[in-house]
Amino acid sequence: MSAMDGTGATPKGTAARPTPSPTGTPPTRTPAAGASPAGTPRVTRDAVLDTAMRLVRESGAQGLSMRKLAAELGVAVTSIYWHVGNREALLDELVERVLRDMGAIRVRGRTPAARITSIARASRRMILERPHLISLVRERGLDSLMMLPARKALVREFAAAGVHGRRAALAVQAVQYQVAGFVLLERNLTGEPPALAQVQAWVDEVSAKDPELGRALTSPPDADTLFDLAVHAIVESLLGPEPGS
Amino acid sequence: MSAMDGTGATPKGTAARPTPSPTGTPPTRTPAAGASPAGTPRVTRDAVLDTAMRLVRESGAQGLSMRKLAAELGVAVTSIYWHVGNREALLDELVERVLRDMGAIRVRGRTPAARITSIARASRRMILERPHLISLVRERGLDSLMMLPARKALVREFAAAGVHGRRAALAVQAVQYQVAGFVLLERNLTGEPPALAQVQAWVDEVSAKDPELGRALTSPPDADTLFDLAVHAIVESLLGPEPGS
DNA sequence: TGCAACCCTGTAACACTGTTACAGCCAGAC
DNA sequence: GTCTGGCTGTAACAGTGTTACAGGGTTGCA
Repeated sequence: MSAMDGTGATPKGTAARPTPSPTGTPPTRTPAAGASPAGTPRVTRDAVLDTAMRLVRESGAQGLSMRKLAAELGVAVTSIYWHVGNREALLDELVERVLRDMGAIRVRGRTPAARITSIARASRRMILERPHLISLVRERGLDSLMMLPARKALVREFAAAGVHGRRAALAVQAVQYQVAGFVLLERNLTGEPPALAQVQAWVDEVSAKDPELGRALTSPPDADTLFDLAVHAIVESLLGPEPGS
Repeated sequence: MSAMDGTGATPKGTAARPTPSPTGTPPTRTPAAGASPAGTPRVTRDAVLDTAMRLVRESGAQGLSMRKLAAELGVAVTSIYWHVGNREALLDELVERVLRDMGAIRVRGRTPAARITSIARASRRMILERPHLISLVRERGLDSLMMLPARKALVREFAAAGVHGRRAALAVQAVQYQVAGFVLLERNLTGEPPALAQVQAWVDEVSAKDPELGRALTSPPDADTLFDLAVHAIVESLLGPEPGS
């Protein structure tokens, strides 16, 4: 429901649709690079994407507005729309870029458990190193894409460990859910306000009985330890004996 | 930076600040209920909150706009602002409401492991039954609040299981992270587009070697099974022997 | 040379968003 | 009566995504 519905009745060109590439097919056309093949283009699709990526890095996907982007490039908004078609399409393209940039995951360790754990750890690190990726996938609802690199490695490792078929899918998904869910939450918990009054009251009550517990509950948890604990438990369980029944 | 900075120079009243209750103190003032103590109020703070809650239930926190809310109540926007002060304050109030509505968690089972697992399950169910809660906490960045009911139950159960101090905090947090992260991800994965072309290509490649795995990877995973698997593994690990040093 | 086609850009607008300065109504208090 | 405070409305500011439309510049073709 965009760009294609020309409401008919366009005088000149029948239906001059923007969006040169509706996401997916960057053809040989490439309006870029080559100096100026036609009407002296002031910006390039790549330039738009580069600048957009910078803005996202600086202030998150939410901080990216088409007008700001245009202003940054010294161009009118319509140019942006001509090159990338859409804000959603723009964000999708950025997601794909970051994904390409991430590449594969290095697997370490000798035992299957160690190797799989290393994948989970590396995957989390990769995502955390790209905070803008999280903000991108969350705004576009493409959360599953940020698990892609690890997915490939996990499938390979579980197969090598002798896990196949449905059980392998379950195992891969279990580890993936752990990583993605953990990272998603972890990113959201940083910089949260000190919570409500009723929460504080309860913490005080706990502290009266077990001061060490109270202190540990209020102070920010050690994400690394929590992550390792959970991953280790899950991997052990997955590689262990087949569950009864 | 709102409502208080009157830019000085207000002719009549020195600084007529709105926001009757800056979140936290709903005093005896209660401009509500009592028929009409003053100038026939057309709406009530509670009425505003009720309608806002309904709109959030219908179309998520993102779908709640101050103008829509005002229109729904047949009032001008300024009335909304007078009653609740702010959009953020409004959402915070709604979060608190839902939290109150959730109440405590019923713990079942006899063994510590069973009881703790039941808390995790019940917590997840409680949150999933209130999709609007997730949309609310996510927009306000108050993710930790949605874990509050389970937190209290977990502290109690781990204490009963003989886990205290720092180790108890770690255990509680581990389970909480599992629940919250899982639910957060689970909510986000529903209704995702069929992913990109490169993803499909990879899936095809996998299917060639292990058709059953390929099929299971594309079809939506069984969230219940995944959740139980992870929680079970984590709880077993937590209640097991103290990790070596 | 003229001319048409195409690429790309700019102007200006629509419909929305959160928020606020300001004026005003109305009931009760004095 | 006047005054005060609770509550509401009008209209505006600044910002958002998006698009209809006009136009300029370069290319290819007759």
